[in-house]
Amino acid sequence: MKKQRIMTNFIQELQWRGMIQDIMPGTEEQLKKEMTSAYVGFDPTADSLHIGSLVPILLLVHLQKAGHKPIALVGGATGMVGDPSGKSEERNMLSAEELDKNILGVRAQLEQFLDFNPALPNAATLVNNYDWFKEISFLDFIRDAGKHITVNYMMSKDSVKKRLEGDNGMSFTEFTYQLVQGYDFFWLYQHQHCKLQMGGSDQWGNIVTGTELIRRKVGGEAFAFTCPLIKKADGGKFGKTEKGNIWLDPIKTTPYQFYQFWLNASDTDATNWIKIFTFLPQQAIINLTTAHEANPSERILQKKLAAELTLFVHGQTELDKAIETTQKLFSNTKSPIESLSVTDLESIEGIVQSSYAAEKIQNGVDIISFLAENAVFESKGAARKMLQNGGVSINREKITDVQMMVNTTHLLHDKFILVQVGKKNYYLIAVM
RNA sequence: GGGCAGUUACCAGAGUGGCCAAAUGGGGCGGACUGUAAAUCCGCUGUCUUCGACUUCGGUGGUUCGAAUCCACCACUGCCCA
Repeated sequence: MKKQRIMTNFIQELQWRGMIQDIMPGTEEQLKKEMTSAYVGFDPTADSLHIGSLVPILLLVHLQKAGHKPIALVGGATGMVGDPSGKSEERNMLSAEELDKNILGVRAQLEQFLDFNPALPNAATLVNNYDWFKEISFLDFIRDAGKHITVNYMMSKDSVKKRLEGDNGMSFTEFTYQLVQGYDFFWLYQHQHCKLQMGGSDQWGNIVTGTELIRRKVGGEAFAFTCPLIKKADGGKFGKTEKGNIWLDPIKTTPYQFYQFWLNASDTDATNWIKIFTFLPQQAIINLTTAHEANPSERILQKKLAAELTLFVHGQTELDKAIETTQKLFSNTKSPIESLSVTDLESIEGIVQSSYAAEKIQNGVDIISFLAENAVFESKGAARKMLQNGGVSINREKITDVQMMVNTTHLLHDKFILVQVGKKNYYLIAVM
């Protein structure tokens, strides 16, 4: 009885969180009726997932929490084709080796978010669609899948229409994508009793092709819903910074940088994102939002959002370190840099660190060379420009003099120099 | 196979013989104001060690003192006709 109650809440839960865009009629009833297997596909376009994949992951986690069975699909086959959805141009194909590497990386990450314990009735599973596609010949495929879907139907999809209207055309390969993905759903329906597919709203067309294939081929009934694509309130791309994507891989994006990304969310974004990206209950979120509005400069929402997510992705230890680093660098930004102790500086985690030869400092180095040689900037020209724009600080003091010499008087505790580009980009240089 | 249009910096898009490293807008980065928000305003945005030098406008050759701009050929893309 208890289980029943939890299951009924799944769709409602996602609804108030703003995580449902389109939903097929009957989906909610199906989920109430029985434990349902549902899948989400992940593209192995890189060897790590980035935060754009976080929402689909969360869908699976919510699903499992609600007592249903999540299937994470890694697109070893679909990755070879390339999804035209949301793209205005044909995309580059990955080599087989790249794909293999990426699949391994993505797999490992997915495994940390879902419970694969086989003792559970709703244990998560992980599949790779290459495993079934490798057995299917081209002729088999066009007879077996292609026969059931008309070209007219495929052309009516937005992802295809946009490309037909655009200037860049579309290859047959990409055109076929929706059928290939649709076949995944059909295969999982047949072999794993999977009745539901979830994904981002850009996937709606592909997903519906799958349910259609299931209906026409075997008269089966399958369901689907999608979540809205995450956008920033200012219209910018979500999950991008000047340094590129925010990855889930701690090597690519350190936990500190990850934490900082969420901490820097605008007020409007934070209000939406806290619902989507955390598991906090509705009342808790209402309380936080109210508290935030009463005193926005505290940035209660951003702090909570950043903490919850860093915990979810990187764990408690890394979260603690990220908060610690943040405090060292951003609390009392007006206090003199000397207030940071040697241990403070030595234990700053997650920011860019490098070392520099002591004798150069003893002789004195001009600031431009110093910045370029420490890879703070790619070239002296770039360093000079930024400096002239007032974007460089050494030990929290803004540098205005392009001619300035860096020497031993700049050393903190005889050892460190802290360089800042802009407000938020820190470099710690150890002189030895 | 035939006809037409096009290919310019991250993107969009002007430039059609010298004043072009190339308008303008967007994006990005930095500054001011703030709260490591938002909005607004300002600066930077081909590469290199400042002056200055160097390499760019699909590719290759050519015309010219001089070409992103003119000519020839090639490649790619879109649209239309068969």
